[in-house]
Amino acid sequence: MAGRPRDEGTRNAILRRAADIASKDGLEGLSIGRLAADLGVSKSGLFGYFGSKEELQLATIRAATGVYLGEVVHPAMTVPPGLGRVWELCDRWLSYSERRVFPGGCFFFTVTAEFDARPGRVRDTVAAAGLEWNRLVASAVGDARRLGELTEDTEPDQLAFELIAFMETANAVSLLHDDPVAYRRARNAIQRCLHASATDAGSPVLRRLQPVPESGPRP
Amino acid sequence: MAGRPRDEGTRNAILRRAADIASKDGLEGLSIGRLAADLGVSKSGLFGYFGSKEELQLATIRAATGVYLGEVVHPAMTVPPGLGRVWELCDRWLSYSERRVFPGGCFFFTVTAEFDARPGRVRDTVAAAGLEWNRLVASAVGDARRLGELTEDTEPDQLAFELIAFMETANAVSLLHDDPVAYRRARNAIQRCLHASATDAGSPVLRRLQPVPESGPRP
DNA sequence: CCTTTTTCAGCACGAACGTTCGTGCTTGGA
DNA sequence: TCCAAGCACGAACGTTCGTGCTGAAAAAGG
Repeated sequence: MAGRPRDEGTRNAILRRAADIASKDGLEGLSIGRLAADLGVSKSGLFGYFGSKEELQLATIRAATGVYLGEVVHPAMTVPPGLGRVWELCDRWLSYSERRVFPGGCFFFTVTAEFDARPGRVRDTVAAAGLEWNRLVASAVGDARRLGELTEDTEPDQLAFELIAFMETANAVSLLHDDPVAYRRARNAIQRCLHASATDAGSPVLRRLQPVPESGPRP
Repeated sequence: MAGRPRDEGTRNAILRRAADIASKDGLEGLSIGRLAADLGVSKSGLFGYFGSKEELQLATIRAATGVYLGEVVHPAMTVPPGLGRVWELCDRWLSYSERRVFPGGCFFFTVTAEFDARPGRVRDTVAAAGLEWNRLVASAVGDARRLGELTEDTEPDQLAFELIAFMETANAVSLLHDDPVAYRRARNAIQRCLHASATDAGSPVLRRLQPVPESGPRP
């Protein structure tokens, strides 16, 4: 009683490619046949890894979450709590979007917009991921406030909302208009936003960040 | 040489319904067969109005643009240039999203995220609409600065980016988490943002706006 | 009234979709 | 060495997609 176990490496390769495709065409635009053809395997062979399209979609989300954690969250968590970590989180997110770790920009932006108005397990999973990201940013902001780097009247949820707004819009604008200036806009906005809420204890941290230069030379 | 002309009213009804569906499921999720069944007409009859799916998608975008202009832009243009108009533009946009004029939230948010990484005429049309909206907000900001209601060093494009970021993220968050608080967050952020750039001449305009109340009663 | 012209429903087509099935082939344990 | 578990494959399932074709009903012009 023995057979070959399904290769985990192959499975990961499938999911990494699936996440790439879904970041451009969405999780519905991701089709099993084209994914299989892309990877040079048979449709049914690939299908066997997951058993249903929905399961493939959910597994793809999990795989993308792993990439996201490795690219943004975990590195930012190595810097100590406070304003520095808040900035690191934002800056790494923008870099992750800008470097096109997924060719269609942020994977979660695409699939969130795709599923935010459709019921189902996929939507629930995406919503949970979004909530967790929100909480992470808000808690980093809360840390900074607790450390005295942000003023007492700073509301972490409100500030997190604003920071995330700048990041996601930079992603959207840069994709739609092929305009890298959006990332500079976002970094400027975030720095201004953090500076406006920073105490004297927090300001030195911000001052150590390289200022984002203005737009190109004026005629 | 005459037959019945294609009924414009029917065409508009088709497109209005198409925009509703596309705001939830996207312009690819919008299928001719389901749209026809929804409206109680035959697939080929409906098809005859447009001749191709891409043309239906483009016509749907045009129709949604009309709704958008009527709900947001034209009403806001009736108030005189300046900070008041800037606020009106933002507030009307948030209201348009919040009232679910399209059941899937802002039509353009959905289709922008759907097509921002795919080449084609649909993407180009969506991008053009986005650019125009951006320019409109930026020019309203520019007016306010020229009128002395915003400080001289206010960059219209930068401020427009930030305002639009708050609006779109409110739309996305409220849809994904079914959370109307996002709209209050956006209004707070916009008011703070405008206030930070306002001169003394501009501040009275902002003060006349009803302040957005804080979150519910604290225990 | 008849003719002309256009609309619209019905049907069929090929392609692609997700999914299932049966069949070898590979491989680990007896 | 041989068996049997289990994966990958090709083929085919039924459905839905977008798109043509055809014929009947209907409206406008003479």
